[in-house]
Amino acid sequence: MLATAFAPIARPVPGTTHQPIRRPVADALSERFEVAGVRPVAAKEHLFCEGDQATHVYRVEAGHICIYRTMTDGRRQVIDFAYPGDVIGLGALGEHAANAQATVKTQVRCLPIATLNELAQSDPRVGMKLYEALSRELLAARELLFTVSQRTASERLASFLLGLSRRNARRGENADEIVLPMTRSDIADFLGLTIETVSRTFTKFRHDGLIDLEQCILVTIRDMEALEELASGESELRH
Amino acid sequence: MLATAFAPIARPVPGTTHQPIRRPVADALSERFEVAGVRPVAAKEHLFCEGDQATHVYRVEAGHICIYRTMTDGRRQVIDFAYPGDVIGLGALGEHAANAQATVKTQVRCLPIATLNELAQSDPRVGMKLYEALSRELLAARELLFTVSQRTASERLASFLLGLSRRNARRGENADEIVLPMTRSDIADFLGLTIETVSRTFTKFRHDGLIDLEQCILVTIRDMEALEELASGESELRH
DNA sequence: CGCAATATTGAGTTGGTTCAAACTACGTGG
DNA sequence: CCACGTAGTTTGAACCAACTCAATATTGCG
Repeated sequence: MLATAFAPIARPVPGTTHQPIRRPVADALSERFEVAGVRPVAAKEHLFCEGDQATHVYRVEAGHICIYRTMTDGRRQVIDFAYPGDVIGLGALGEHAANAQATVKTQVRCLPIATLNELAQSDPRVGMKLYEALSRELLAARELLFTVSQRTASERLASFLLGLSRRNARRGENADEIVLPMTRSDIADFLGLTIETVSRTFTKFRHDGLIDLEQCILVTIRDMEALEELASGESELRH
Repeated sequence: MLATAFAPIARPVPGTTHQPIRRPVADALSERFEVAGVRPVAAKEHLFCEGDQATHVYRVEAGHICIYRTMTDGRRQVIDFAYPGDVIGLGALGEHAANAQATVKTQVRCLPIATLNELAQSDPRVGMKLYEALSRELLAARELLFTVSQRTASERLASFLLGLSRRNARRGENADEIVLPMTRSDIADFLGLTIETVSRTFTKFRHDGLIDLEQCILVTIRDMEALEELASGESELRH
């Protein structure tokens, strides 16, 4: 969550979300993206891989991109789920340090990093925009670190759902209805859990009346307050 | 490990460059720090706290600063240990999202963020330098995320020790002798473990001949290769 | 030296994992 | 349109890495 979009500063409530608040902003960068080439990415296709020379930054136009890293033995860490409007590929120092894979059929716009550098040279505000964008990504990365490192499985899943709910709210969509474009495996590798634990925790939330889950892809929040308590670590239900 | 240091300063060797010589930007920032006020920070004193208005960025001159976040119930995540030369406080969007506490008697230089912004406005390279600095912090944050989320206790401690060893190497110090300026509690909260597990893992490393540990503050690496194998996840000793 | 803070070690517990099996959703082709 | 196969999800039971609680040892400072 949190591939960067260029946006005014916003602060996630500590302990409750993985995503900084973003609003589309008309600026030099957005304009460049508007005229940038569109590239279709098939479901499961990789946009870039770890070690690839970083040539472009990308803005998701439709679909979803999963950013992750792996170890040789298969252990995987999902770093981010990028949604339409999110920019990915920023902060690559020469080469990409992660993989970017479309979870579904996706479209992105591609902006050459050379162009980005030219823009930044001619307009000092561009560099600062990039700096702010990365500041937000850094905040999110640390929030996720905190979640994964310190919270229980229930607290992690609650934080995750709340993050998606808040994203919906920001976009004027229904905050109580969350469509999950990623698999249980993606969620597990994002939260540092196994798919079994994610599944069991969903089931527990359902039994405890926190959510409905009629399709495995559709979560309906029934008790937002309880979820927020869980995410903030103040809930008795944490186990 | 990796509070941002500004990129290695590539100083053109006189007579060998074809470019008109312009002062590297890192120097502009370094120079500002040179003339910036020095602030002493007592051991255990906080340089800034979560929620504080972000007024300055700081460069550690002597001592060590521990960057961390907490939850209301006391769970704590150490994000970073800043060493002399490291710059901290970057990426704060208005207010600090973490606490910065000196582990020992420390000195920092303070650069007002207003000054930073002025510099960035007058020189587009400054914004890009900040962007690169945060790129490095982001990379480190994600590396730590991966470590904490996916690795075993032994692998985490091995990664931690290797990080410190490499820092030593970078500074021309002995890569095999690591002085730990932080407590077991700081290490535990950095790696997402308990102090008991950290302590036991140190003991195991000693028994397995990976390190010496004559004082609890001084680690001597005896088998760098084995540590590297552990950190990369390829070791049989991982438990 | 004596005390307080920090670190180590031990024993028992547990949250989450692992391994295994059953169930569900969905796309494809007959 | 439905049978079938595959991929993904849920559930169950046994296990274990790291945690908790408790006691002891070490370190360092006034």
